[in-house]
Amino acid sequence: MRFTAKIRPKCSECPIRHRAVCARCDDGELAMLEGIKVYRSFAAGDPILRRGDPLTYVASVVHGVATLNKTMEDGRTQMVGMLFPSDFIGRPGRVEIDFDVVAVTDVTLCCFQRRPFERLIATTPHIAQRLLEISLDELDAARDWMVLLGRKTAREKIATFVHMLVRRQSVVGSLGDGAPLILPLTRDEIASYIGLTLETVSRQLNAMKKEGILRFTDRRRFEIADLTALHIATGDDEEGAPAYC
Amino acid sequence: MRFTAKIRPKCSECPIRHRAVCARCDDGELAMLEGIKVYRSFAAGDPILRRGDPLTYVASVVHGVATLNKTMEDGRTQMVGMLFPSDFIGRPGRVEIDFDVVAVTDVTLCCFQRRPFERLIATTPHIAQRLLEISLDELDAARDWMVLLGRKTAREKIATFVHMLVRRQSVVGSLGDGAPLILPLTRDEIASYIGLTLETVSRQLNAMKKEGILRFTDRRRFEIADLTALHIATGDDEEGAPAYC
DNA sequence: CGCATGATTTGATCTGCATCAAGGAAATTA
DNA sequence: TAATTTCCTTGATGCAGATCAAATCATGCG
Repeated sequence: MRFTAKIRPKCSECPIRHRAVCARCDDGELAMLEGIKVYRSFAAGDPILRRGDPLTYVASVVHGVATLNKTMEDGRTQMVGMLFPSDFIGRPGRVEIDFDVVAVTDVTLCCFQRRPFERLIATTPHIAQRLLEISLDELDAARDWMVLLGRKTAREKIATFVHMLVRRQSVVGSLGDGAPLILPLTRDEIASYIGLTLETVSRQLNAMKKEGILRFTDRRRFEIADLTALHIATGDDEEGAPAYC
Repeated sequence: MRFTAKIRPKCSECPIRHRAVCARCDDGELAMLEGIKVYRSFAAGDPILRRGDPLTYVASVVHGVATLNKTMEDGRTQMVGMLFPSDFIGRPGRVEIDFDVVAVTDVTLCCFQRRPFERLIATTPHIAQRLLEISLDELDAARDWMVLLGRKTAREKIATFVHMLVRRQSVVGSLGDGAPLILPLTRDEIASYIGLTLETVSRQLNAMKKEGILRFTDRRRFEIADLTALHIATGDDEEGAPAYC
């Protein structure tokens, strides 16, 4: 169930104003973006874009979480990205995308028609610069994820995934031991993201519960009981804010 | 053994002129780039940049092949990219890189000091646009590689890797059955790129030789005896120019 | 409420690839 | 040309995680 809102919330009050593609815009540039933007909402489970769809618009995630999924001929799937608020969907200069974008929670997007948006980035350097920055950050994150997929053990994969959630969900908010977190994905979806099966995900998650690293209040809600142990379990070296944050 | 050439070959005669970061530049913009560029050469095996190095310059690959490598605390490594002529190294706006860049063949780079280059992209939209395009292409390629690492079998991984080589090495040139190709990486390096061990790489490569899909003239030189079979072995669907090309 | 449906857990077994081990072939150096 | 080193092949064995199979739990619905 998707709808296009008639209203256009003010950019100046937007929760992602300082992190999204518009982050660097001055008032004039923001006004131009504001002129072509449209909000769209998607319910949890809805497809946002399907592979091969004409890419008529690009967008920023305002609320909620979406995933990018690739599917092989025979049905095997690999999630290739998770989008949180301020992340960008679509790419100027391309007419279609080659993966599916799915809303895993209720999602609100701030959409721009691709053509007008392309014209805008050709003329307003601040948007193009920010978009380049965002793309390069995503590229770094993708490369970190390649290490996870290619070299990490099941346990390290789970720990890294949870650690990533901690960082992304507490961009603002009290991090540290004891923060309440939400698992936006099912076991199956997690498995798809980290290159495992749902059974292995379940087993590893429960193992970390028994070890006292995680504490579940619910199947979807949990807290980090021991952040240090979690970090050690990721197999990554010393702090140093990995790119997938 | 690395040296910085005193000479600056003319951009207008550059083999990557129409594909590199300068592809969209007009004569004036090209002149500005030409003013700050310096060629550097590296011998096969040389490190080009080390993790944590200050990123004093960015560059385009002119000749040769380089790899991007990530290393975990305990020594496990994952190659996260292969750079061919016209590919770009480094990112404006970041002071250091978090992986190693290594020349796997003799390599020539066209280097730009990072600061002047950043100033250039802030003012010449054609460079920024092309850089965005290149980055987004790399992001697509990284995502395709995530599918390979997370979901493909050893055989599919090898086939996909070889298929990628075919495409990248015959950007210009007679593709199709029977084109002579070079394996720029050792078995160990291939293993690092596709998330396997060198033994498995060796076995799969020999299996494809026995099946008549590949024909080796040498350990490093081979031809595709059956391109269709190779493509089927990748596990990818119908043609459709994957992003890692 | 009782049932249906989908998500999760848990157990048993299997297997693809890693790991361990040992030669052989090429390239490099002396 | 021998000696060294690096790269590659091939075989034997082991194991992490996949696959197969059943409960159990949760949630929505009539």
